[in-house]
Amino acid sequence: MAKKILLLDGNSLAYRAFFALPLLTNEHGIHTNAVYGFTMMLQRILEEEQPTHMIVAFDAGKTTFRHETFSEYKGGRQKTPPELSEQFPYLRKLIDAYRIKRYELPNYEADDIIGTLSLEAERAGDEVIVISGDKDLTQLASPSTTVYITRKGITDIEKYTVEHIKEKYGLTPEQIIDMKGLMGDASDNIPGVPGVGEKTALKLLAAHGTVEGVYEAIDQQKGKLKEKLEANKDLALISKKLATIERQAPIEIAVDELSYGGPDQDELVKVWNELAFKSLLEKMEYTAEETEKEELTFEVLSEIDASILEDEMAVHLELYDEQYHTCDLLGVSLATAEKTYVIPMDVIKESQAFKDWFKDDTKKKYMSDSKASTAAFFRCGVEVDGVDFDLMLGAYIVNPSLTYTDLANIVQEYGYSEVSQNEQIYGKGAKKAVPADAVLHEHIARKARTIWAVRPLVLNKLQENEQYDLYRNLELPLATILGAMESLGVTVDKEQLLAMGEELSGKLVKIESEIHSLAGEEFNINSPKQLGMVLFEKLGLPVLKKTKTGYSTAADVLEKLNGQHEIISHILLYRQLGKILSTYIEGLLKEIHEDGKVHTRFQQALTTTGRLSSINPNLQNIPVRLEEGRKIRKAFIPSFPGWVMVAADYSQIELRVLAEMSKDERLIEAFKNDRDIHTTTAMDVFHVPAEEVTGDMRRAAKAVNFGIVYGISDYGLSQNLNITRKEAQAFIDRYFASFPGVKGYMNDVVAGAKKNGFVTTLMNRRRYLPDITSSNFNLRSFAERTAMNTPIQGSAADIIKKAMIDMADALEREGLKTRMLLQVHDELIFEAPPEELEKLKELVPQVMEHAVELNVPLKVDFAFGDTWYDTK
DNA sequence: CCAGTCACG
DNA sequence: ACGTACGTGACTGGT
Repeated sequence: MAKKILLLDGNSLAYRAFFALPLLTNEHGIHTNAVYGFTMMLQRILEEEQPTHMIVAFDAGKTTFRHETFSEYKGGRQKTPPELSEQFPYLRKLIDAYRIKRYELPNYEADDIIGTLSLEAERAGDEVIVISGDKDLTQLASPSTTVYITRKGITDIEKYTVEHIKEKYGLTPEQIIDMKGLMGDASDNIPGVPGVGEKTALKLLAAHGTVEGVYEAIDQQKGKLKEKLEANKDLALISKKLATIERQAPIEIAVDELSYGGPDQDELVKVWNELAFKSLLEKMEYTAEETEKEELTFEVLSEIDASILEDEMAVHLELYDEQYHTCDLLGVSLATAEKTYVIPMDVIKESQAFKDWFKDDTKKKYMSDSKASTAAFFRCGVEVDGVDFDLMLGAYIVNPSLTYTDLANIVQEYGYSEVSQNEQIYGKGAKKAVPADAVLHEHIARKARTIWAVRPLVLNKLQENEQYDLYRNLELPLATILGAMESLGVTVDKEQLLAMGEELSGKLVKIESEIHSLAGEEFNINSPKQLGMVLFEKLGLPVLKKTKTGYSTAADVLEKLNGQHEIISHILLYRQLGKILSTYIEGLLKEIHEDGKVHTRFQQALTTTGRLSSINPNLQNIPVRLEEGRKIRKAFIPSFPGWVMVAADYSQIELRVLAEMSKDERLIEAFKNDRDIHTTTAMDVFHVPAEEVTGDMRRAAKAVNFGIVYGISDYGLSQNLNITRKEAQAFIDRYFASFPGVKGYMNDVVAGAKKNGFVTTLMNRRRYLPDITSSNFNLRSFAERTAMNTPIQGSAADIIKKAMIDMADALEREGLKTRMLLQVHDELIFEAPPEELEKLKELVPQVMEHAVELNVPLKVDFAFGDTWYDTK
């Protein structure tokens, strides 16, 4: 079979891409534009050309045999920008992931490798495509070789065939060399004949064919041109030699070794992920979808015979979108080893047999995202019990770093691809719609099948990692509890919010006009761009910090400028109040359901540490630190008149967890004696007795404690405390001298992460940190801080989750009407009838403090009041 | 759809 | 030398 060989000029293409595209960076600050452009070009070429053989050639080192001829060759070139150099390792990784050969040869340029290979291929009668950003390469064109040169962008290509070169220059490909000899090439510092440009060179070659031909007939020239040619004959010949691609380079690789069989998909996904090439990743998943699925037979039921409902079944409830508290329910599917059923919603709603089976806890249901299904079923009067498996939660425990939004993506991790992505079925954006029943039913059917098929794989993995207990006895029961909390919702006093909104709007109008008059112009204060112009250009305030796109106007910068201009304090106030109005008044009002409540969704399979997150609305970031914002909490009220809101929060849970995990004696002792931990830290760091610890010292010590939990760095601490790095480092040193156990623990946990590739929490939650061995300082440092932080944050999350399960049990066991409403990482919020308060004061701290037994006591503060605001 | 900002633990 | 504190979600402006 005839070969189709692609020869790529790696350096030239990388340069082209780098200068053609804006300086993109991924989330770690690595520039990616050259690699991105290269990838786009590669994708397109692969698709269009379907090559059988490929290679990417690179230049090796700084000097080549050409320097022996002309030492200034490529002289005067700008040094490769560091933003580009840093991309070459990724480029090589990328090429390897494509399973494309790479090659470089000391003393030779990529051109020569390509020239040599193309000659070999031509002799064998194979088709060749050369791809570069450098027009020099067009000299390689021949009847069987086409040279693709990138234009302007990187995917826009000009194809140089022999004919095209003839048309464009009136030259043969070989004469391209002669042209360079005469006119030179500024980018490679090839001199040519001074004063001869493209026009003259073409004219001369049209008449005489080659550089040598021109000189043989030199007497036909006259005047200035003749003088210039005669004076620079050597230069012209040297230039021609320099521009000539070596086609007999001593390469140790042959065309036969270049066969291309497609990329290593897994590796490619890894590299793209690392580079954060989201659009490419999505596209790949999309095409992966198109692979043929095995045929599935299933039955669509118009009524449910109780005999089909078995003791163990995979169950799936298809929802139209993520907002399961309000969205449409599209149908149910059931699967066992042999059978698959699809049941339309109207059939479900009518079927007593189904409802009975569903609330029978002896009938095991295998589901994925059981919380979503349970909450949605709840809305149409179907109660759920007996959830025995949750695919999404299981997979999340196995690896919390992946995204868990679509079943198809989750099971792909387990090598299963018999289910489509929702986007494939419904489309997205404005085009989203429910498809015809035939399509919809098959999609739903495949979901139950998927759960049945992948369940054993997930369970195996959980067992293998010793995480089954965490999954089965913590996350799975928690899902039910969270579902109940969400469905109950929290009552919001709409009138209160509206009244606060009125008042705030008025204030904001005044502040706005004040700011405009101080600025001497009207502008949008909410636009950092416009604000930056006003502050730093018009008013000439000093620029202390910049962002990627311009001046930083963040609060910490403005704080430092406060006092330098009257406008600053007004802007800070405007920001503060504007945030309250837009997010916490207007935003919250939009989330109130018909029942007068907000029903947040706790995402249980999202964070990498094991925490929950809260959305629509986010009830985990309701203001509390500043009084103006805190007033928002007055709008969160009990669901019944006379009831009270209750808040119970863990005191210093993360530092207690640190004490437990590090076994640091001094830290444990401090907590055993219930000392103020920040004051204790201050005593150690500043070497003073308790009574001499000032407010500032305590504040600094508090920042150090935070730093320790976050994975300390001198820079981070210095930023936070507004001190120098040296001073920050001194604090850290003294902290570690006082708490040697903590220091040892931090070292151990990073070492463990390097050895195992992951870190774990108290309950064996796991987080993989592949970057911990990266040669990139940024990535590695980030992974190291994460290694220190995740066990602490994650163990605290484990503990409160366990407390929630125990709390739900206790409320049930004690027959209390009190209900748990919210979790905010280290606190639980309830609403309670007043007569249960006395009991709760004992019970809640008791349960929370003994969710786990550690060497360090856990401490819970209990508070109650008429509104959330008053729980203090 | 991203960047900047800011709310929480 | 490198340049950042850990984990989230919502809103606004601007492409």
